[in-house]
Amino acid sequence: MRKVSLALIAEEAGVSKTTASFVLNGQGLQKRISAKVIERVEQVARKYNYKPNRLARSLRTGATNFLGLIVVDIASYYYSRLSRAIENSAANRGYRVMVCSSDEKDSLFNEWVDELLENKVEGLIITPTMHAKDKIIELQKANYPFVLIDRYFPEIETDFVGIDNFAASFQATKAMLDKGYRRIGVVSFSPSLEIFGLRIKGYIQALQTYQVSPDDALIRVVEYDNIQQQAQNHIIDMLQMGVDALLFFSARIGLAGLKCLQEQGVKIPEDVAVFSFDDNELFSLMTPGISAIAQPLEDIGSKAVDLLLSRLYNSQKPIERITLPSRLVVRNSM
Amino acid sequence: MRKVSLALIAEEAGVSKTTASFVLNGQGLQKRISAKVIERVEQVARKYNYKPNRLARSLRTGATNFLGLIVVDIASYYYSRLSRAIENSAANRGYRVMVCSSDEKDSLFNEWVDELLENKVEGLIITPTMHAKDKIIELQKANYPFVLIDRYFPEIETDFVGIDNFAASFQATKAMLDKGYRRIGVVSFSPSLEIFGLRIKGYIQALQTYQVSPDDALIRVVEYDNIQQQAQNHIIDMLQMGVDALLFFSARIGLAGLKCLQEQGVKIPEDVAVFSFDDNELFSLMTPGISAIAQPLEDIGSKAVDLLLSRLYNSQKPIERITLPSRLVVRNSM
DNA sequence: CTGAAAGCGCTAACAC
DNA sequence: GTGTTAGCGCTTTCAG
Repeated sequence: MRKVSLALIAEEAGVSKTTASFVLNGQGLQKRISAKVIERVEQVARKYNYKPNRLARSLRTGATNFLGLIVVDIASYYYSRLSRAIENSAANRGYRVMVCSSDEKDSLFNEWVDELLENKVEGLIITPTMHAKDKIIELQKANYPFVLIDRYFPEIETDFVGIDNFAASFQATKAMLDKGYRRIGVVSFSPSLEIFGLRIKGYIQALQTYQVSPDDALIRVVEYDNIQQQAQNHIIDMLQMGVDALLFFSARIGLAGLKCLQEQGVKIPEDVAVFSFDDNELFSLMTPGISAIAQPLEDIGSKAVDLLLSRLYNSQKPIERITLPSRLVVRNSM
Repeated sequence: MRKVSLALIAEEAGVSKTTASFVLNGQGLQKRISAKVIERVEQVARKYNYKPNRLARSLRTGATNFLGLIVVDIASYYYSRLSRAIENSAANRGYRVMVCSSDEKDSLFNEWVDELLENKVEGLIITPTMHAKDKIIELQKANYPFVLIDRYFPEIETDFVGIDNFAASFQATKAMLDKGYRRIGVVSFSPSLEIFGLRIKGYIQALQTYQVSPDDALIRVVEYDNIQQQAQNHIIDMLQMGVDALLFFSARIGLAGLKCLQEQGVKIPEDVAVFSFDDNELFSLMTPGISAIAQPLEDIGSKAVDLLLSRLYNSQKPIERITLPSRLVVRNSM
């Protein structure tokens, strides 16, 4: 059976490929093609259930209508929702999204960037990994359109959408201080990723507002590929140092922390209060409910798409760093 | 600046496109191209950081190395993990995956199928929606390679990977009966989706093993676009009818159910025991821990990819319906 | 060992 | 109003 193609439709309708193409792309009237011809072409197309071959079209036009998205892990609560938000926004603007998970690995990150470029996505929405800076600079030099989300590098000027991490951390810490907690331990990822540095700064600033002098021993750092074990060690350690509250700087860390506290038989909030970045639907169902910093995922997603598309249409427009407000969800864990 | 293409590389290296193509596809030795030429071509390619244009390649070869995946909602715990498993398996086999969310809507489902076909994915892994049967049959008639996961239609012979829903439901119900619960309420999606029918049958069968006669009033059905409200109504209703246990047939229903129970101030498991399909990492952290049926997501994903690829290589091979064992995770909610 | 040339399916400038 | 034609960038047959 012969493959259905524009040529086939045109032939069968007794017109040229041009005419068929115009009709099927809705330019029939504009190109003043006769109603009769339009009708005939459409009928044949329907008969064969003709769908244009996007590969061919994209190769010809140079437009794929695809965007690339790199997140840390599409299987995580935070990033899966963010992806969905981005996909929805993109779909509303006529774009589809190819999603990749970096697993926080620089090498994987770099590979995905290349892979997405090879697939001719028209722009990139990126959650950079720790040492992704070089690759980002490369993109920038090539004048390739992209937007960073969630994280950025202060040294390079790039479009960005995320929350005000300093403020979020400040507020969460302050909320705990307000409640009387004074020895607040932190579990973070490496501050060499700016946003974690900012969260630490927000935490310290809040302490200082309350005349509490920050204690380096209460700021712990874990690595992404061994969160559970490291978080556990640090938490047990800090418990022995008499912390009365814990602030977790990501959902994955929070999860590890909660598991550890459960295993240790530590009572929340009696023995130690808990606050975590990144809210989870199930946090409200836990006993006690876990307090969290909720990020406006929908907004981040739609703003990121807006920003990327406007950059796509105008590569000369000024850089924007958009910070959206996060929301403190205080529950009974403190 | 001239665009980097094979032609450019070939020109610069002083060879034809053919030779350059052979070299860059690693067929240099096989085609007995001289070491000198190979070196020269590779050097030029490196210099320009040449990456072949996949659109052009795919258009020419007819192979995109993309698979399509349709799930219900990529932002949900269950499907985001399943997607990740599928992406990983596919990547290991040299394929990338385009993922779409149907939101349980037949119309969206149909659109995504068309869209994925237009994008020339080489095969489809599908979680069908309730009335997706016609579209599936269409694919089958066109001899298009696909595999259903999670759900299937008993009337049509298709490749499938999922769990034994009857057994899973039977076991969960039996576990509750073993503990002494006798009035067990069920909240399900419509049994017109076979897997939910099977879950109901498994439940009934377990009851009968214990000489408990099934009560239709204890089998409630909710619709996907209004789970929270409907689940709540049904649960309140069943509580008044004196149920001593609740079995939720999906994670989303379980979530709605738990919320409702919390709002009603119902104590688990004292007032009512709880069991849910689809385990969640956070279930173990809740008080009490929520008992659940854990599906082998990794296995489902890798089997689905295996099955699809083998179908792709041999369209004539016999249909397979693979059911993998699920795991009962009993916690304190019963 | 290497090159010429056809063609995947589509779009669009240009011609009539 | 409609058709001719030249590519988009790549692979691959066939010729030498």
